[in-house]
Amino acid sequence: MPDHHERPDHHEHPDHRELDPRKAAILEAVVSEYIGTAQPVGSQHVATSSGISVSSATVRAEMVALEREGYLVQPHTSAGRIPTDKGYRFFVDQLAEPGVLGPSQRHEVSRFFEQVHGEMEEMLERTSGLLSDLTSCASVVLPPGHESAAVRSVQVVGLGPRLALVVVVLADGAVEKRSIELDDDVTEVALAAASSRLQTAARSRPLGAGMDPVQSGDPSVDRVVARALSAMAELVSADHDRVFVGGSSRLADAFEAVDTVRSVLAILEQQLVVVSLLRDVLERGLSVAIGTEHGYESLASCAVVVAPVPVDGQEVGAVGLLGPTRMNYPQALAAAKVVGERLGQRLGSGERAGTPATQGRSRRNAGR
Amino acid sequence: MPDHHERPDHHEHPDHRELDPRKAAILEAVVSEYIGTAQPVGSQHVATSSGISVSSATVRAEMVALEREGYLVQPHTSAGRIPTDKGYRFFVDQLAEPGVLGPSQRHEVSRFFEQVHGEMEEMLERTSGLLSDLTSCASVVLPPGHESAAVRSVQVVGLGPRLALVVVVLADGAVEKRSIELDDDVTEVALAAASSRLQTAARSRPLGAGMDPVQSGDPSVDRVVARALSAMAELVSADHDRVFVGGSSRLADAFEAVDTVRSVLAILEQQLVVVSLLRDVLERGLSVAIGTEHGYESLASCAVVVAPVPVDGQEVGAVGLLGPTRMNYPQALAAAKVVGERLGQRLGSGERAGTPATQGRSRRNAGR
DNA sequence: GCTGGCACTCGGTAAAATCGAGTGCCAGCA
DNA sequence: TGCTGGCACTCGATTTTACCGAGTGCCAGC
Repeated sequence: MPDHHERPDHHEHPDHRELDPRKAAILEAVVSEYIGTAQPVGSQHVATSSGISVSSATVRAEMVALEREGYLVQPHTSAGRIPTDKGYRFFVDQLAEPGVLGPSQRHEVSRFFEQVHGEMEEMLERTSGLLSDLTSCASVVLPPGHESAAVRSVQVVGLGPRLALVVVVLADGAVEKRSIELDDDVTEVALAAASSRLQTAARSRPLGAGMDPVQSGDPSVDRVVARALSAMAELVSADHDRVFVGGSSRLADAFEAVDTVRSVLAILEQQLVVVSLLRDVLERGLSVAIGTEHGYESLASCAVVVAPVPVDGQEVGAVGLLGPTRMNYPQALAAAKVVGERLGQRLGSGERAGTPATQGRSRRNAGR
Repeated sequence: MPDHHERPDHHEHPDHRELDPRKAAILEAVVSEYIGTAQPVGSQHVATSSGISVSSATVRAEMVALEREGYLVQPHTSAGRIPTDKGYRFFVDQLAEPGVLGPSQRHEVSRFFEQVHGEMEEMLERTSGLLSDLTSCASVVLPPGHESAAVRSVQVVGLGPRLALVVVVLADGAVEKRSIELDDDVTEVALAAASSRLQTAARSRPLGAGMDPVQSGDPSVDRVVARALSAMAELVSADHDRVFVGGSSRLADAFEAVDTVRSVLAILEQQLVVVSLLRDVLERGLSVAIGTEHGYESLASCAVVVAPVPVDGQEVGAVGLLGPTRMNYPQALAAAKVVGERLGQRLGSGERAGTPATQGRSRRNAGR
């Protein structure tokens, strides 16, 4: 609840911990208005907006204070105020009520997850489209890592005289691959032997767990197995570089400066950067990073909203939204949260279906 | 009517087949200049540009003719001329010399293809980045279809009680997958049997070829095999929906109108549209489509440059560039051509390595 | 402590003035 | 005949000026 005590609070922090209830109400009005109109908000508008019952003069006085405290700025004298990053931050933390999706949006989400089908990549791609549609922001879907997904199959397939591909199928339906080099003289038979050894060693265990296959008699087989295992180990972490970006066209009219659009698009093209951005924010326990709160210079005029994609209780993936700092935070937060959850359920159900009864246990036992 | 009676030239086509050499030179100067500056080009500039040795008054007269014939337009009276789509078309077809990459760019391409490594997806992704860097356009890489790629491995992996995944590894290192439904009671053993049957039937044959595995005794195995085969048949054509788009941020300053940027970005987000656009253009034997030459309304201010990615002589993939109609065509064409070829070689070498001697033959024999 | 009133600021818009690149046309020249 | 220099003219872009009004800070009074 934003405005809990109406009574005169004594010895409040001079800074951003607490804010005069009236100031808070004014700040909220400014932020809401500005999010809607993208125009500087004047005292008049605030005074006539609901929840405020003082005159514009009083509002002005309070606005001066809010500006001094860093919540608002004036683009120039004799203009209305617009929120600073700090202002948005306070709004998000203290003022905005949880925010719910409209019924039509809720319906859209439900219908999406009922109808969606196909391979995982397609689903994730379309999920990012859904998020963009819901929020009018660019969206990012960070697929779950594979640490805890059970291995359903491992195979080493020869591609050339010195080249082979390790193909791993996971219980959630993901297929990962990695090429390895071979010694000159590895036969198909040896590859098959290696495959079957890997298969028994890894089967039903999470990809992240260490594996320790018994030695075979054949050293060339063992060498292949070893290489394949290290390739699989790389897969655990290295697959993260695939993200699904959607709705980048929304950025075109989100910002007035073309330069901003270009630089934000440029960031979205660098998948590695996007991944670490989302992970950073999520790890710091935030669900939204405003302006410069994340370290990325060229996203200074952006806000990032993230939500985990929890699969069976673990936070393994993430969805993110990228928009201007004056985005509709309540709605974006709600959308990200809901879609993240639903996506997690969806992925989880697939996984559970993969290994009906053993799945839940296998992960717990698998702790190396 | 055009000005044929001003010149004693005998019954030339009144239209765009051939153009007075001087007119051609003027048109070329206008196009080149406009490509460089994005500003309407006046007769003065043309007159002083190399290759023209007449006065600006004469240039003006010719420009009037060129405008009447539809090669140039004036944004407004008393402004210079800018080329029409028809003007660009003539420039591309008749005027522009083949166009070569600068030595530094040539070097960049070589270094890229020496250094590039990793799985195919990553390579294609990075290739599209390379193309963008070379041309300052948005770029698209359409990976080769798999019709003619030899199958190296087929496997059916159970994911759930009624769900399995068909995983196909191809000689070029690509891995495709598709989920199929199962009857209730299919055992792991049956899946393994189906896998081995598929393996023998498909192995070393192109994915596109029909396959006709012998019946096993077990009807449930046969049912799995049949489903897997139809899934594989779908893979042949259905995988095309994955394209690699790069450099979309270049579009931000390619157009002056934000609306244009948005709508072009929106097109690029629809992978299916991009695919059919490229295929259309390529099929019509064009290497560049200017303005409205392709049917897409919202790309009317764009030009599309495509080049095939020939793998072992067949045109199986494509690379494309998307930019404003005033793009640097010679350079774009050269870049697309070179990168397409090099990419094809690269993909081909991988494939050939996969099936050293049989590859060439296996395709021919495979005609069912 | 809030409010209405007031003088003031200053960006945005509109009208007017200016500039100059570029044009079409034409008479004269090779 | 075809090219050229010259010339009057156009008209978008830029600058100038004027003006409006939303918005501000401040202050006296309730």
